[in-house]
Amino acid sequence: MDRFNSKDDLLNSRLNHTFYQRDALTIAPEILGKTLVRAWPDGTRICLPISEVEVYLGTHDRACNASKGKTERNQIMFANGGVIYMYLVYGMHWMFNIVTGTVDQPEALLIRGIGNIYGPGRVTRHLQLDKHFYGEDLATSEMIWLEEAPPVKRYSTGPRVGINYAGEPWVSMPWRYKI
DNA sequence: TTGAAGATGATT
DNA sequence: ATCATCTTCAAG
Repeated sequence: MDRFNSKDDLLNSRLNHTFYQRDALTIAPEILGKTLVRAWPDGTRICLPISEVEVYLGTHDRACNASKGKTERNQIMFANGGVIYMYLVYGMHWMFNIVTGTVDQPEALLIRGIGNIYGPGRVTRHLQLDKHFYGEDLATSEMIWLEEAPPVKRYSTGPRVGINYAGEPWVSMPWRYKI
């Protein structure tokens, strides 16, 4: 029973650290279709499949927020996988990222779509996610986690959105995964 | 202390 | 094509 993290997981199959602490490019196609669960204290829940993600891969990836080294804002990306990295863009949109890999391997998956809600800013607004979720652990949290689901058979890949400033080859890497 | 840029979304 | 809106970080 040591693969379970809490009593929640006796009924459901919450993904644990072993899922997250791998290479982001390996996880990306696997995480599509997995059930994202957002729970509130009053019992309200939103359960939707992850439908679109983007990979941000380490300090050499010029589009990655960790490309210029560790800062106060991005430091959680350098932690072990399974925690949440939240940050604000354009002064108004919160981005929901899942940190992957192991310590000092700053990778993350940007959640761009859940169900038929597409757009990273729309996702966080719908799920009511903001800076308070910075560092939240998906393996143990009572507010948000992922559950196992059948693998997605068909998905498409393409270049990431909004990173033209990163230049080649990063603008062209097909690191956007969509059902 | 300041300012420029930004993993966006809604509207024109 | 433009604007709304503000944090972060590096430069001065």
